[in-house]
Amino acid sequence: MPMKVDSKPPKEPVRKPVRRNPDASQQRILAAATEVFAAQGLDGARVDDIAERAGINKRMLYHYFGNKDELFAAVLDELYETIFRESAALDLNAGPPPDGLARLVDFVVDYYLDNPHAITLLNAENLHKARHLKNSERIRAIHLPFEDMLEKLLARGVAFGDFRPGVSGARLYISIVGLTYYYLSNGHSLSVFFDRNLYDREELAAWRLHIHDIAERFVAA
Amino acid sequence: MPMKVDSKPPKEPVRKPVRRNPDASQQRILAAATEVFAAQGLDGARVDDIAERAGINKRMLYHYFGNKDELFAAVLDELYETIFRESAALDLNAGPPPDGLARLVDFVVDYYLDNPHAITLLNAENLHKARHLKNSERIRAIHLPFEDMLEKLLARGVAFGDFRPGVSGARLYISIVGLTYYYLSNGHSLSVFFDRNLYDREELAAWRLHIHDIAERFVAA
DNA sequence: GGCGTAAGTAACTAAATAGTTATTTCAGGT
DNA sequence: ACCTGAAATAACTATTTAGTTACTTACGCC
Repeated sequence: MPMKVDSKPPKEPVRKPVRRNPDASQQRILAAATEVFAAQGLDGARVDDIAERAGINKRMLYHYFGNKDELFAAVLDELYETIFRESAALDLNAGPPPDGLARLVDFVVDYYLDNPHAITLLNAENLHKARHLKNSERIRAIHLPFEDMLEKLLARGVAFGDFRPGVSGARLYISIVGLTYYYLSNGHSLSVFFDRNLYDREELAAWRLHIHDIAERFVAA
Repeated sequence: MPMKVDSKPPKEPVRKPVRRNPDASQQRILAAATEVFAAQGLDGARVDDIAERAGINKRMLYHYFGNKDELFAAVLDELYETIFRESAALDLNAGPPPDGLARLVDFVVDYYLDNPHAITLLNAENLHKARHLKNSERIRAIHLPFEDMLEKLLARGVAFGDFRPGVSGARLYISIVGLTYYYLSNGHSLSVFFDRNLYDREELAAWRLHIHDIAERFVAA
């Protein structure tokens, strides 16, 4: 599709002509849907709420996305896309392997701190047994290079004498994400049990160090 | 109104005498609610669905539990109660400290494997920022002895020369639960990413060993 | 044995909510 | 210019759903 060139006169719209902008409308719907689905879950979210936050007429939402469920699927699609794009952009194999491992941990922690939506959206998706994650071909295609990079990091670590052999990249990755995810996802309950606010700056910083610690000890030669 | 016009059947008073059992009714409601809330989330669950599964009239549900939200709170209350009762029943400090740690890991893994409801219920609760976890006084009272037991285990391990000093019991516990919980909670997505069924018998067994491994390496002297 | 209360039932309602219909308005291609 | 399809709006509907009303029936207690 050719890029749209906005050659409108900068002044003039005296009366309010309804500005059309399909791309922007879709983006706004998607952004609003992300917020609302993350805050309320798939079933808790209200379509009218999404439409209102997006500042569009509800009809457009159905026009562009079909229905509520497909809109949710679109939100997840964008989420997966973003996660994998950012993951792939990591270069874990530049420099010493222990530094690569540290970068991986920091990336995961930073990602979930910067994208609090992600956790509740993924929870909603898994409550429904990941049924919107249908496009597995594409997912695999994006995920594979990342797995390869991980395995290469571990192999390089072994070659350098930094890491022990026999560590599974998948297991290491799931562990790092799990430690990050559970802490952030269930922090509200945990804060009550342990009688302190686990979302505090200091507590979060300490938990990040803890994950580094666990990861290093796990792979250490 | 089309009232029943003297339709009292004098011929058939043979009606099943409706057996009353308030305790059993409440238990059945709670059990059904646990199932449905776990499967659909708080917002996805339907009160009529719960009533039907419990085999009771919907009115009784409101009679005993007030409303949907309070019913959910009751379900969670029972869940927390069970978790903490079973946790407290562990005797981590009988025998060598490494054995106690192993028992802790197995307990956590077994608990979430045996109670798949727990994960989705806790997710639903945390989506709502743990707002039903109001009775924190009682929770703390039950939780504290468990924390003490954990710290004692670590202290004994240090005294025996098995564990290194400076390990936080809370951090260790959250890590063990996190590794278990995330794997089971997000296994549907992860299975697609890594292109294998993480809920397989062998995969589950391997993950249990992995958690043992991580925990041991984390506390090792 | 009868009586008051709690257990239980059936049918209803008011509000919410996903999805539509009918119609108007803009904007780009020819 | 103008015509057509897409973008946008307002008002509507058919269901669903949490919660109620009004009533009947069993059971424990004196």
